Parts: sequence; structure tokens; C-alpha cells
Amino acid sequence: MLASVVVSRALDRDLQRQAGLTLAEHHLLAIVNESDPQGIRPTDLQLLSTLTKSGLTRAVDRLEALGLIASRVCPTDGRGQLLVLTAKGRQKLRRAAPEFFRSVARYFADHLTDRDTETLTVALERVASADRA
Amino acid sequence: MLASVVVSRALDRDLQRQAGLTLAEHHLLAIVNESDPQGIRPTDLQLLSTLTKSGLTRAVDRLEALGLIASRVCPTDGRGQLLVLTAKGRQKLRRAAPEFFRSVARYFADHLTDRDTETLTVALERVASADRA
DNA sequence: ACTAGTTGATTGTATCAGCAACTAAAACCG
DNA sequence: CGGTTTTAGTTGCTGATACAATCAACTAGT
Repeated sequence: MLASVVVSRALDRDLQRQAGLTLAEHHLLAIVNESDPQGIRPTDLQLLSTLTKSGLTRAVDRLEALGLIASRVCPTDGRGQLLVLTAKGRQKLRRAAPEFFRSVARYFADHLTDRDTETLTVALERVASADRA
Repeated sequence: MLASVVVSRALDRDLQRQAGLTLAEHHLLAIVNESDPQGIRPTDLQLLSTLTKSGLTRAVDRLEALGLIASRVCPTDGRGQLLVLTAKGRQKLRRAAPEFFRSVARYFADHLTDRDTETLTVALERVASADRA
């Protein structure tokens, strides 16, 4: 817990200074970026994020207000949306990347051996998906 | 990050239902409980907690209002305080313990092998203490 | 089609947390 | 000592988040 708080606070601070984004917001952009180019449904995004449903709604609103993501009504389900990055959003993400990766290395990855990383990845994946299933 | 959020949300939910305590509050009580019986200084408590200075002040206020911890002026430093658990605080902690440990097992520990646990403990300790040093 | 129930997403409200500015006590130092 | 700097802790303010209730759209069973 301490480790995750220390790391996420450091990343959050760096991102805010560098790109004006919260870690959570940056994470959302990153997930959207890596998902289906057609767009991702908020529900799916929520499962991959650290936010709850309502938290996600608000965060998406902010990102939309910043012009970083765009939404359109899902053609196959009138209740839902499809979220995609705007050009500006992709740019923001791309520009933030180098320093972000440096921060991740500095606060987290550099402190782990390759074996540590392997173990963490597998074990924490198991923990994270346990009660989401 | 996802793992830590999933676990801490689950623990938080269980603790609030069971004992009316936030995970952060429970954590503070646990730290105070394990520290010097003479009391612990807020600054030291802060280093072991996931809160910042101001967050700690508020959390301590709440716990004091609940009668779970008590503070007195530090005899060797007029600016500081010494925090101790009250009898009520110790009782609260003791009563919450069995179910809390079950929750920890269920959401976290049970998903790890002994080797995982060993690796996590060592590696994350390193991460957590990196920029606190 | 019509109703019942479910699911996707939003909103009202309350709380918690953090930053930055502040107060007060202690340590430092010429 | 007297003045400056550092450290301990608090507070005003703001923003983010969660929970619970709500609204809207889909699905199914009749």
C-alpha cells in the first residue's frame, strides 16, 4: 500500500507539472489509446481503470472539456458511448510519454530486478482480477 | 496500481461496514498500536502512513473525536504531540482484527504463493522507502 | 406491442485529501 | 543573548472521489 501510494503520488506530481494531467486522467488516456480504434465503452474503460462508475463519468467529462477525448453515441446501444482520443489527446499523450517513462523508471522500475518485475506482474495481476471476475 | 486499488477498496468497504472505520483510519490505529507505548509523534506517524501532513492532522482529529486516540503535548518539544491509543481504541482494533485478517487473506494474501509474498515484501519495501529517504 | 426487469451512464450530496500559506516552538549562530 | 532559519503541526480553500438514487435505453416474456 505504501509503495503504491508513494509511487502514484510521485507520478501524479510529475504529470501535473509536466502535462497538467492527473495520473488517473493520464491513465484513462493511455487505456483509450491502446483500445479499439473504433472507441471504447465507458463500462469497459472503468474495468481497466482505478475509478468507479461515477468517478469515471466525471473524469471523462473533464477530459472531454479539455478536448482530449471525444465521445459519440454507440451505434448498437443508444445508452452507451464510444470514446476515442482526439488528435490533441494523442499528441498530449505522446509528448508526455518520454518524461513519464523516466518517472516510472525512477520511482518504480529501477528498484526492481527482472525477476521481481516478473513476479509482481503475475502475482498482482492475479490479485487485481480476483474479485473483478 | 489496479491491484492496490482493488484491495484497498475491498478492505475499506469491509472495515467501514464492520467497524465504522476507514482503511486509512484503521491503519493509523494499527501503527500507533505497534509503536512506543509512550506515544508516537505525528511526523513519525505520517512517514509510516499513506497520508500527507495535512491529511494526517484531519484524520487524527477525527480519531480523537471518536475517542480512539488521545494526544498530549510532547514533554521534550512544545510544538509536538504524543499520540496514544485509548482503551477504547485498543478495543476497537482488537475487535476488528479477526475479520480484518480474513479480509486481507481473501482479497490479497490467498492469491500469493509464499515466494510471491517474500518477493513482494522485499521489493515493495525498497520502492516505498526510495524517495522517503 | 406492453410490461417487468436489467444494464449503461449521470447527478446530488457528502467526505476526504492535498496544496500552499500560516503560526508557533526550537535550533542555529554571529 | 537577539535575530534568522528550520521544523512541527494546523487551517483555508479547492478538487477529486465515492455512494446512492435516478434516468434512459435495451431485453425478454407474454
